[in-house]
Order: sequence, then C-alpha cells, then structure tokens
Amino acid sequence: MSATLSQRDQQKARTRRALLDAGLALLEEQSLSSIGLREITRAVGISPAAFYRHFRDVADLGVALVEESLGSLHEAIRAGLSAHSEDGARIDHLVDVIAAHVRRHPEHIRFVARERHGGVAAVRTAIGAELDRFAEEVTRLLAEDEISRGWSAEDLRMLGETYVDHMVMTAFAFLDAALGEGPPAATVARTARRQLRLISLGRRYWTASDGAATTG
Amino acid sequence: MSATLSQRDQQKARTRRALLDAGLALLEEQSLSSIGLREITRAVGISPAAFYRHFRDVADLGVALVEESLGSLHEAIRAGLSAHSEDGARIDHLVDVIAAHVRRHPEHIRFVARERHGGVAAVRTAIGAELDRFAEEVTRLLAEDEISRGWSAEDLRMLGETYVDHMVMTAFAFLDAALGEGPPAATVARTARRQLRLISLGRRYWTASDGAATTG
DNA sequence: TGTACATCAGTGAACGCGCGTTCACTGATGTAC
DNA sequence: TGTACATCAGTGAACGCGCGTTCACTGATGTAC
Repeated sequence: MSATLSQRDQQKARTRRALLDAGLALLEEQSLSSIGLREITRAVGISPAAFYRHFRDVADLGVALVEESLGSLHEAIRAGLSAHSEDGARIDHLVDVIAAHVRRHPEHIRFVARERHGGVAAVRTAIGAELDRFAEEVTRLLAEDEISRGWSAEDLRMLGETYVDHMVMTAFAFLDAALGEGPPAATVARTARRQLRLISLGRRYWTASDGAATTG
Repeated sequence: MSATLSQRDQQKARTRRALLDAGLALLEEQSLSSIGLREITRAVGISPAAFYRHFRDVADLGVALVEESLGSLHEAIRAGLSAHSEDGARIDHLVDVIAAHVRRHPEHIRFVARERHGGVAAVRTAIGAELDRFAEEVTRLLAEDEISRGWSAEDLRMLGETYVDHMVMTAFAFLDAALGEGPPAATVARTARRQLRLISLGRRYWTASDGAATTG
C-alpha cells in the first residue's frame, strides 16, 4: 500500500503525521481550542502557511485525531474482553489491559478525556459517534455470553454502555494516576475491579422484569 | 450578613458576580483556557484592568466557579438520595432530580464537564477534590442503609464512587441531550434508571468475599 | 453634624507581541512524449 | 533515455488585529476626630 505512494506523497504523509503528533503533544498542557496554528507548525519546523496544505484549521486536525486516539483503546479493550470467559479472570485481565494501554498511549487518552466535552463541537461529535460504535460492539460481545440468554436488546445495550462508560472512566483515572493528580494506579485498579464485579453481579441476577420495571 | 457590607463592598461583590456569570456564559462555546480576560470584561462592561481587582487571572476565576457549580449539583443529589428508602422509587426520584437540576443550571454542568479533564490544572484539581468530598458523603448516606450491614469501608467507598461517577455522567448525558448532541432526555433517563437498578442489584448480592476476591 | 484625609474599584492610554490568513513565489518531483 | 511542461508542498513577507499587563489617574465612599 505505502509502496505505491510517490516520493512526494510519502513526504506529504510524513509532514501530516508530524502535525498530528505535534498537536497531540501540545494537548498535554492545554486544550484544543486554545492551541495555535503557529504553535503547531513551529513545533514541526515548517512555515505557518504550510499548515493549510494539510488541514482547514486546528479543529479539523482535532477531528483527525479522534479516530486514532479512540481506535487504539477500542482495539485494546476488544482484545481484553474476548480473551477469557471465566468471569473473575476476565475482569482482572480487562483492567490490566486498560492500565497497560494508558501507560503506552497516555497522549491518546488525554486527548479523549480533554475533548469529550471540550470546546470544539466537531470533535465532541466525532468522539461521541466513536464511543457509540464502541458501545455497539461491546454490546455484541456481551450478547454472546451464556448469561445473556433472554435479555432484551435494550437491556443488552444498556449493559454495553455501562461497560464502555466504566472502561473509559477507568482509563481516565489511570491517566490521572500517572500524573499524580488522583489516587495511585494500584488503587484505581482495585476500585475498577470491584466495580466491574459489582456490575457483573447485577448482571447475573438481572431479570426481564428489572428491565420492564425501569422502562416507564 | 450582606446587610453588614458597606456600599462599596456590595458594589465590588456585584461586579465579581458579573465576572463569574460572564465567564460561565462564555464557557458555553469554548473552554476556560481559551477565554480571554478582555472577552470577560467586555461582556461585563468594565475596563480590562479592573479584572485584576477581583482575580489574579482567568484560571483563578475558574477555580472560584468550581465550588458553586458542583455545590449546586451536590445539594440536589443529596436531597434526591435521602428522600425515599424504597429502592425503585428512590432510583426514579434520583434520576428526576438530576434531570431537573441540569434543566435549571445547564451552565454549571457544562463547566464541570468541560473542565473536569480540561487544560487548567488548578481547576482540574479543584473539581477532583470536590468530587472526592461528594463521594465521601454519598458513601456515608449509603452506609446508613439496612443492606450495607457487614460491608467493609473499602467496599462502601467503592459503591459511593460508583454512584457519584454514574450520577455525574448522567448529568453530562442530560446536558448533551439538551443540546441535541446525544440521545434525547427520555432515553438518557431510561438508561440511567436501568443502570442504577443494575448497580442496586449487584449491591444486594454483594458479599464480603466479592470484596476480598478483587483485592489482590 | 461637619471637615479633612484615606481608601480603593474602576479608568483609559500605552506597550510589545503573537496571532490567523493571503499571496506570489520556488524548486523538487512527476508525467507525457 | 532525454526533454519540455505540469504539479504542488512548502516559503517568507506582509496585513490588520486583539491580546495581557502596567501605570498614573479619578472620584465616590468610608473613617477619624
């Protein structure tokens, strides 16, 4: 695939990559809506005007960052979820996978945390849509479990969203831990495992009438 | 109390209030780290230099906004939690209370959502500390329930955090709904009730060994 | 109650600075023949 | 393989603009006697 790119296109792709990386790096200390176009090109070492060969504006660059940031977490968690079928081991493994992912790609997690409710509407929308697809897939995975027999589609979806919300929040908590802004990683992991076990228990004893009771 | 304030101090307090309100209003469309000091004073109708009579900088104003923004949600939820003791009614009521609060003070919820992981460290820290106090109180309320007998302090705290996380996330979801950026409010409410019921079920069947099993 | 002085919230002008965007351009790479 | 032309990522200068901060100031309010 990349072998078919001309020399010129390869160079362009490299510059684009550098712009994305510079943006991600600058997001460590500020939010997208306050990052300057000149700040980014300065970090990359090109002239400000060259930015426009790649993105319409900084918000446009932000939208491009959404897929790669959430995509990598999505992959990690998909792998973590399908690995074990025994409940306790699955939970421990999932929490470990999330912790490892945050250690490897803190800048991706920070971007999602910072811009999920941030000041750039296009980026918020893109993150929301990506999390939605994420919840859909987790719902599909959970539906395959033995324990999900007899569950309504709406109940399953609710469960999938609960898992995604929890996993994303756990990732944010691990990030805070790495920055020394919250409880240490070991505590985050303990709490996350307990919470997943609590959810898992609720799931085991859930009945169709629980769904019906809360529908009104 | 306010009767003891001199005319001068009253005027100063009024201007301070106007600065806070202007900041909150500007946060509707951008994040704290990109709001300009001149933008705020322009909205209030005073000279830029006057800003310094009230705050050191915009971040300082942001810290002042934390307590009032989270404080009002905190109050609403405390009332909602202690109102009913029967489980189903308590859940329905709690979700209604959150929905009503978001309808009444959307700008407070937006501020918290936007700056919880935002670009201003001092504000992130203040929000984190406030949520911590919040979790502590919810833990205390939950500890009073019959069903909590025999629970370890750590398990109770985990449960309190689960509730707070869930309620804050529900508030954010209601806000998105109001902006047309996510599912409508009725759907958010249905999902929130189901999720609280799921947690509540897990709580009912939780045993000391569940806590011990996830400690390692 | 009246007077003289102190306080201090808000003013308005000035500063140097970096911003986003435009433009005609350059020169290396790609293409057609 | 060589030549003539097209493409287009990146340049560098220029623009008008709003920014945060400083400063000496004003004049209404507060205080001491």
